[in-house]
Amino acid sequence: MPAASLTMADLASVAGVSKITVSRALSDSPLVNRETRERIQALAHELGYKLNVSARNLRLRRSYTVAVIVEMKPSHDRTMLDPYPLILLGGISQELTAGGYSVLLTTRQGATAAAVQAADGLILLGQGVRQDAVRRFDKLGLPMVVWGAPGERDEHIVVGSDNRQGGSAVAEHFIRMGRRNPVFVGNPNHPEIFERLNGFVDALAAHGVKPLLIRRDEFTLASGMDAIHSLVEREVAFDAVFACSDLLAMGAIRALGELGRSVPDDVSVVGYDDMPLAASFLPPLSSVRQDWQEGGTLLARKVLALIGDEPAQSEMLPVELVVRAT
Amino acid sequence: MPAASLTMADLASVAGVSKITVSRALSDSPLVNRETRERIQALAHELGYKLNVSARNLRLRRSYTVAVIVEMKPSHDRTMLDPYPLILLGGISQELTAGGYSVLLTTRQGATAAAVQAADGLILLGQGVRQDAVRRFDKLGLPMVVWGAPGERDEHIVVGSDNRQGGSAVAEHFIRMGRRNPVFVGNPNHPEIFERLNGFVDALAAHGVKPLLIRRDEFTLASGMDAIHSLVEREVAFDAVFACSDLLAMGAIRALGELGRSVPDDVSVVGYDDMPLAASFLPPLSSVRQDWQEGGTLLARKVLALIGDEPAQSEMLPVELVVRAT
DNA sequence: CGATATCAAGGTATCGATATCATTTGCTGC
DNA sequence: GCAGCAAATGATATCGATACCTTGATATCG
Repeated sequence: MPAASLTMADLASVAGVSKITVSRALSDSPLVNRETRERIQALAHELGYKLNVSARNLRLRRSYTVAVIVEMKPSHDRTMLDPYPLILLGGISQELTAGGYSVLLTTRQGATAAAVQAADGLILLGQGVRQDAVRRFDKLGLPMVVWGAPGERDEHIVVGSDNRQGGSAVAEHFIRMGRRNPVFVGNPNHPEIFERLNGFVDALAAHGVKPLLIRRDEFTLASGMDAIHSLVEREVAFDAVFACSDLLAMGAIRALGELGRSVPDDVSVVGYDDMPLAASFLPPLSSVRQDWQEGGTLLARKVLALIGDEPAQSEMLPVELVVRAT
Repeated sequence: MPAASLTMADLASVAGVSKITVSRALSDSPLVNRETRERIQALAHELGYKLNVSARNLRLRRSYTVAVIVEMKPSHDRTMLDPYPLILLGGISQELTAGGYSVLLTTRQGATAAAVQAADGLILLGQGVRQDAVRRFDKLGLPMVVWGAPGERDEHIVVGSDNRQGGSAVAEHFIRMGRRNPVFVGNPNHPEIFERLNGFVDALAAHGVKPLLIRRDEFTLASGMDAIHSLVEREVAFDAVFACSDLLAMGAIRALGELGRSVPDDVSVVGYDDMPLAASFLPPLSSVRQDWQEGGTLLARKVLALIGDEPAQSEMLPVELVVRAT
């Protein structure tokens, strides 16, 4: 067991220099002789010296911490229950750590904790429908980056994948397949999904096609089946379905199968997120893929930029329509 | 915009008391008059005073931080890619925050950062196959709790769901269904899965049944299908499959269907994790469910206990076999 | 009624690192 | 040979909160 805690003063007396020199040596300051610096660094390593982060942060009036606030409540808003957000977190964590920052993870409920208030920056994930919550954090006056869809007049920076482009890509795909009666399934209250819908509608309009909107709040397979059933009950004619989650799409495909409609011959279906299961689904599901890892990296880079008083702006990441059998 | 930063000294001079009294008042110390205390608290709130966490931590020689180290690399070890670990994180975060601690999230790679070393405790998630990594953290000498399966002679505390019980529950289920030739599909290198296998084998042995082990490293649908194909190719007789993930189980069921074998008439299949899709799969999949939220809560409670020098010991959470159609 | 306990509050030192300004030493150039 | 300068290092103050010890005022007891 190493000594309880070794301070710079201890190191200094061992090395026969002053503690300020130790401080400079350990932070690679050019103000100390190279020889001295290397000697002290070696000594520190050998003795297992560990910087006292609190002391440094107190002195520098920084916390070198970015709070990541996620929505964890398993609600109908599925976003944060997917595998993907964890990848998002991974990207964030990697980038921030590389920049010497730590990731403080909290839920919205826990965000009043002192440590969060002391963060140098804020990243908000999965706040989706709760724009009010976002505004509340805006007031903290901290550098803040939000994952999602860009709002009208946000004070903060938004990073997200290009939902509008995703929607229009699917629209183009449907047009190319000769579909004239597409349906959109999802919950447009969610800003990201609203964007998908917009992209979808606009791109279709360019071809004189107007889609039908079937609102579904849950992102489950059952909900997808239900959507198809309600369409059929209402005797609506449709030949393409754009579901805003893969699970919804799978549900739709199953319901169509049960009703004797062939996918993709009678109806085309496209999902969203391209979850691992999508490729091995039967039939293999076409879906829109987002690069979550890259999204996380970008989120982190933007906060770091803001913290460093560098300019930064909202950015949407391109998405990719993966066309498979449906 | 409130003043850049308000210190206790500022508050003290406004309130006409000394800063130590302010400190006491804000921490609800009984050493100050109730009236004074309330007056100061109200003032602090009104002026938007925020505690300087670094200063407190420096003085108290604590960080009030628990580092959570997760395995994020999207590898064949699926564990951390599931929705579930995020729920685990949710449980941890909630409990730690309630106890006045913050959650510092890092990957294994980033765990050398100063802030991690300064944590008061450590929680390791998804380290599964990498026991060496676990030992490395053991050396830090910090209170540490690991999610997973209990090892032979661990120095640290392990919290996990009772994989052994999960395995034996499935075994009992198969026996009850009159199955005599069960197969286990999964990767027993992973300690948690090894436990499932053990429970499965032991419980079957009590009935004179010996299962076959089909080793599969990937937890994908394709891998599940592949497992069945290889069984059939080798002309092995089997009437039950225990797959250690739902995706593997779904793959198995599909392959069986393609080969004209009926589930559950010819072959029973049970998966693991009870993912949301399991219930709406066709046929509805039987699966073993773990309570991740509770697991997170428990992990957090154990670290807090250790940090507070209270006794704590490893604990396995009960799992539940959800019997559906398969 | 004096002595002691109890309560409320303050003075000062301290946690460990770093910024600022000062100092020492060695060297260049005229 | 000495002003002048750069390089290397040090002394001291400081960041903001809390622990320890004291002090003064009031209650309680024999």
